[in-house]
Amino acid sequence: MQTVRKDIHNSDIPALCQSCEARHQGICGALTAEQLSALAKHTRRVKREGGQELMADAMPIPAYANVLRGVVKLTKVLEDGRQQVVGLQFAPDLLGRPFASESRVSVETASEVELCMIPKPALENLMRDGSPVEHRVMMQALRELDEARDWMVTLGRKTAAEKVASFLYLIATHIDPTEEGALATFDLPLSRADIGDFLGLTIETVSRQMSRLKADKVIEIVNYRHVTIVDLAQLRLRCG
Amino acid sequence: MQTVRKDIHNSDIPALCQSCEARHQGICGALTAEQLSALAKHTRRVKREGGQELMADAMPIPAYANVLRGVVKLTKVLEDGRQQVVGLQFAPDLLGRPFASESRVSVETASEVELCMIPKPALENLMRDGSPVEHRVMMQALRELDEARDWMVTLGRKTAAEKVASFLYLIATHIDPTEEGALATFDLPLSRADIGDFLGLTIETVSRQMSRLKADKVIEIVNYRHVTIVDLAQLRLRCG
DNA sequence: CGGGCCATTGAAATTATTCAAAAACCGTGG
DNA sequence: CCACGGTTTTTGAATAATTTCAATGGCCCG
Repeated sequence: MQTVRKDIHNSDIPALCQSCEARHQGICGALTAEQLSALAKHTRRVKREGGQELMADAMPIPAYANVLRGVVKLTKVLEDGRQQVVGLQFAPDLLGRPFASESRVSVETASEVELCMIPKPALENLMRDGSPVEHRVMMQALRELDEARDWMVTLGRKTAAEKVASFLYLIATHIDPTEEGALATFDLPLSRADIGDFLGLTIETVSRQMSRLKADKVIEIVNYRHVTIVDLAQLRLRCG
Repeated sequence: MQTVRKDIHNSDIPALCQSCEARHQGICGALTAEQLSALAKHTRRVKREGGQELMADAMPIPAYANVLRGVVKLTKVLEDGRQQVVGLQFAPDLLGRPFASESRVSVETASEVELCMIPKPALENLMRDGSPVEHRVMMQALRELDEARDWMVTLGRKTAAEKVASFLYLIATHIDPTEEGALATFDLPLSRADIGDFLGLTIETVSRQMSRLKADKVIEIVNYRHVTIVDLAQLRLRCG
């Protein structure tokens, strides 16, 4: 439905993509100072809570967006409602299928997210003249393709136990790489239902496997959402 | 191991990528006449039988190649030998991961194929100056990403029966689109083992589901490899 | 015609799902 | 701070789906 919300007005100030620029990653890293400040005139920094749909499958993309913070999930559904999460996006990923009139997935915030919204024409103009931006976009597409294929192995060939371990390992290594060496502790960006949809499992199977990892002292489940990895090497081992 | 084989010498004549050029698809369609004839000096048209490894996972890419005919499979393996086919490539796809020092998948011929081999520097020079070739490569990457995500739904959320139907439907709509309307009849480019590895199923389950489709008169199994689609609409229905 | 290789079929075992209930968490309001 | 209701998660038992193990059958090629 994409109605304009209060939080958009709250952050209606042109903003550079600090986070991605700083890391020299993402789209903004490919821009000159002038291009960057020109782009900044069109971008809007917005915050969204979890569970908001940003783009719908088979519908036009309202705008591109850079993930600055938080996790965004890409999903597809079968006619009868079965759902599959086909990707997770972290900072500084670009949201929105380039060079297509419609999105090929549904894009939803998984956790609270900060985005740098980029109007369609703004980004498409930047990509037109064979600019480095196009190259950046391609590099992301190639990386996502590698990740999708890695995940196909998980979906097709791993057991439920290995799938859950793989998911926790993925999150542990992508979210908040706080202190080096310290045992990772974090909020899961997905509900059990979403984890199931990511792994091709039911909620119950996910829950059982998490309980087993807890019983085996590989992880601690602080509460439903918050998890601590007690033994990362063991978790890695259990990824198959 | 990539040893030079007899069939390379047999076709040691510079050749344009007729097939992909004709369809205005693939890489060559983005080239000017001069670029095309310059490239032709470096390309080699080669034929390979099924079951040959073209590139190995985690190894440098010997050269890029355009698929002119036949089917190539991309696979990944777990340490314990479990295998997953993560993609199939048809004409006029480009083989070889751009902008990476190593392949991220193992690339093997599934059927007899014809390839247009493009030396690494030849293609990389064409991509350097923000040329349309880079754009073509990106478009293929984006398309493959869409396909990978479609397949993730199949792997994660479909039943064995739906998976096998989906595979047959995929092949029927990609291979040899002979006469319009005519019931598709073709050689499967994959063995039962490969189909299993593509679908995340065992050989036996694939076989059972194929037998069921045959019993239900959706397909005819002429022999192990040759299949006729009797009722494409019904097959489509069974894809889930 | 026989051997080798795939593929099919059957029965038992395993894994994951489904259905059902209990427990833990979360936010709210007293 | 605690109780309450709604929601999510966990746990258990029965069921269904797929795999595994084992044997048979069919095709191809000499």
